[in-house]
Amino acid sequence: MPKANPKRESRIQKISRELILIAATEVFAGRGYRGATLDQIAEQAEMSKTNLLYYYSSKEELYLATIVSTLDVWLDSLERMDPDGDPEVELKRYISEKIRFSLENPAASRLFANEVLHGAEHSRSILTRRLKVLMDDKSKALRKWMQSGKLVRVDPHNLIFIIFAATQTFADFAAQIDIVTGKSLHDKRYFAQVARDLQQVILRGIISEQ
Amino acid sequence: MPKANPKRESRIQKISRELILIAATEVFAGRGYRGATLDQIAEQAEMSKTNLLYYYSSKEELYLATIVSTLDVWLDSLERMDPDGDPEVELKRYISEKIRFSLENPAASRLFANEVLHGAEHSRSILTRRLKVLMDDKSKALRKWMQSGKLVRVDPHNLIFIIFAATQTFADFAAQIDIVTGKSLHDKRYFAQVARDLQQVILRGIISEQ
Amino acid sequence: MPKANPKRESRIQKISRELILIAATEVFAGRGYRGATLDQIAEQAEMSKTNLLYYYSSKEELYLATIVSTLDVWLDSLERMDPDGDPEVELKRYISEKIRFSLENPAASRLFANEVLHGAEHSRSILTRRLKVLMDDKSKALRKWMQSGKLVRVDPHNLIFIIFAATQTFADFAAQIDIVTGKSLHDKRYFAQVARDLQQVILRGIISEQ
Amino acid sequence: MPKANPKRESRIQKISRELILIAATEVFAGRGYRGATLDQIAEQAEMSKTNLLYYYSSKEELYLATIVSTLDVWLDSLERMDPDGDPEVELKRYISEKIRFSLENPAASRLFANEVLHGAEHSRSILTRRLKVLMDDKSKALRKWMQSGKLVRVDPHNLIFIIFAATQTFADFAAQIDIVTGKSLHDKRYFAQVARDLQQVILRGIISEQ
DNA sequence: CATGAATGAGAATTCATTCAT
DNA sequence: CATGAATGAATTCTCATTCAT
Repeated sequence: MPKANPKRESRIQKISRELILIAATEVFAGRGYRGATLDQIAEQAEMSKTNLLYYYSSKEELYLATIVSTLDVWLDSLERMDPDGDPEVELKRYISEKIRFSLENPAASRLFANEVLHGAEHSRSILTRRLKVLMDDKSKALRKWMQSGKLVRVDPHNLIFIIFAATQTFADFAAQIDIVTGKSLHDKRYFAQVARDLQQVILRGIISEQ
Repeated sequence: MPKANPKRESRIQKISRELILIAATEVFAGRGYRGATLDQIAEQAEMSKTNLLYYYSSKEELYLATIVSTLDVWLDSLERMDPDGDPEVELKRYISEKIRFSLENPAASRLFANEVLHGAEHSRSILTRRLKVLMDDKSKALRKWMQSGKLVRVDPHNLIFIIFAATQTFADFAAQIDIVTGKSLHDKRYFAQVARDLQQVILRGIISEQ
Repeated sequence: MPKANPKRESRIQKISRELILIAATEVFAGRGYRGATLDQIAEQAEMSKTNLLYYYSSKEELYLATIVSTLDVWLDSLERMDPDGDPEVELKRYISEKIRFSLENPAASRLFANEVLHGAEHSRSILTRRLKVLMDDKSKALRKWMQSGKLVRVDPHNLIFIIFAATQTFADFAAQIDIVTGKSLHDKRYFAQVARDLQQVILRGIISEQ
Repeated sequence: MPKANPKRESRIQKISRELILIAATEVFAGRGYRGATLDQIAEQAEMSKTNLLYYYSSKEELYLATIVSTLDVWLDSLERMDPDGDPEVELKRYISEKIRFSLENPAASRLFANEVLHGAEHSRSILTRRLKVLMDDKSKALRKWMQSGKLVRVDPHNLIFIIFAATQTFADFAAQIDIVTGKSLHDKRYFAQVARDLQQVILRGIISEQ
């Protein structure tokens, strides 16, 4: 039972678990928890289903592992927002990183969208521990900026949600964009345009002119 | 097969189909296509599963019917944006209607979020026909406003996506909001606050000051 | 869901459930809970496994149903022991009925032997309700006979256990008997011999001579 | 393959095989052949499953080994019944030893009960060789005692079965006893009471008064 | 000797769907 | 219209066993 002592994973274990995780993230992201099957994940990971279950002993456990393993990188860009920096600079960078992340890790991004869309039943406790804490923390930075007159006064949590939403939309709902515009974020020009538009609208919307 | 001549549905048929649709929308929205079962929908509709299948002869067909039936109302608020009106007024109203709609029809709202998130495989052609056409149309209005200097110049499609995203977030990802803020849009005060914040940020972001 | 209203079973339901129960009793008796498979039971019942699960929605539920349905007949012979009758007559009849029952319902008999042997984890509560109550009741009869000097003084519960054991042995452990003696209880002569020996030993053992 | 030359087992091999056997007896006894898993046995033996399979190359082989290894001790008390002794003394001792054995080796006791209950498919040939031979032998002693008028005339095999049954009941069906009486044979007082009752009933039942 | 890694053959369920009435 | 009965195709998970080291 490899889980017995997770600190002491052998090299091959680490690799296998990593491979599985990547495959699982992709499949779960693409079809949701219920829609994904272990068969698909095993195939994606080029591994027998039984072997997969040797590493993660249930679908649920594997799913949670994907959530946990992506949560960090997902939150990373927000995490790096510096409360002591200039809001315009910080927010510009955050938006740009966030949208870049969504583009580079579409699976991770969708994984969360799907999970949260369905009520976060699987990951509520994890999200409370990580997401809530981080957002509460960053809210303070935003509030400080608001108090010093650099940002328009809105609910800081709401502001983060709005940025979340606006940035993720382009990655998570790519199908919609493809249908409507025929374009894909993989088109570098379009990507740049989107980033610019997003930054412009959001920053204009919240930065106070003196 | 009742579908043979949909014009000639009896009264009871119409009612049954309607009941099923409502139930299906809710269940599909809550658990996704794969996650939903006909049993659940039948129970929600207070009807035997067999009977349900009498009206909609497959899960797929029923699912598509929910998409079609909700698409109209979902697009309605956008549809009513008047190209000849004042952009500030029109957009303010649009945002407020959109968020109100998401609140009042959370199921419909999530149904689409889920469908599009998963690539719109079931509904691509429908969306192309309806969503694309409408967005292309409204884009013209936006572009006109931009050209007359009333709105900042951004890609009009992107602008609509941003508004979509920002408004829907609060309905579709309610779980996230609940986790982070402990609040729900059903709390009227919070709802008003969200609407205000959204309007402020977006309108500030796109309305040009002369 | 046929279980919804068990009182209102249709004719075909009753038959199916009965057929399944018979098949299940046999298979469970022969191979134990874990050893039995739904496939085997379904085959025995000449029914698809899925259909079987339509009537009993899990293996556990089916197993409990077999326990419940056989418990009555299993306890019947003891139940009919008359506290006001003559102990010799009553016990003689009880022993003879018990062994006959074991012969005629070997599956039911073994079902219990197996269940109890493995700690009655599935049926503890049922047994408590039925078996305990009955044995407590009959113990009173035995005690009365003991007090009136008609029976030797032993613990009444123990006495019932001894009779249980002695009678069941010949049905439940038929394999042993077959191996050692080459005989089967289906051989009428042997059956009669066993019944006689049992009655003689037990009755001699407990009836007081004045 | 260590089995190749069982005489040439190293010390550590002997110990491992013994440990496995003890663990296996317990687990097989508690859950039956199908119900037991090699994982459980390996854990009980504090050994990896792979290593366990190094010593016993299949579940079946291990199971048979437990049967063989317990058969001796199980038959021991009967074996020691002396045909030249006094029947009352010999039988009294036998009963007392048998019930004590069942108490002290409940696993071994149940192992057989379970095996025989399920038709002794795994061990038929072994039982024939050992059990049958011994019982045939001891039957002669009993018959001799009957012919000399010291014992009631019943079928000697049946008599042994009855004693088997009556004594084992209290160990094998402990769950039943617990349910009905709330007592356990581990309670020394209760144990003594059971032994006394058993001896009294059986001996009264078969010893002839001159 | 000992263990970790891998696998195929089940096993219990679930679920959309069809059949008969 | 409506329902109960029946089923086959998944799907998750278990377990004995083999392979490699």
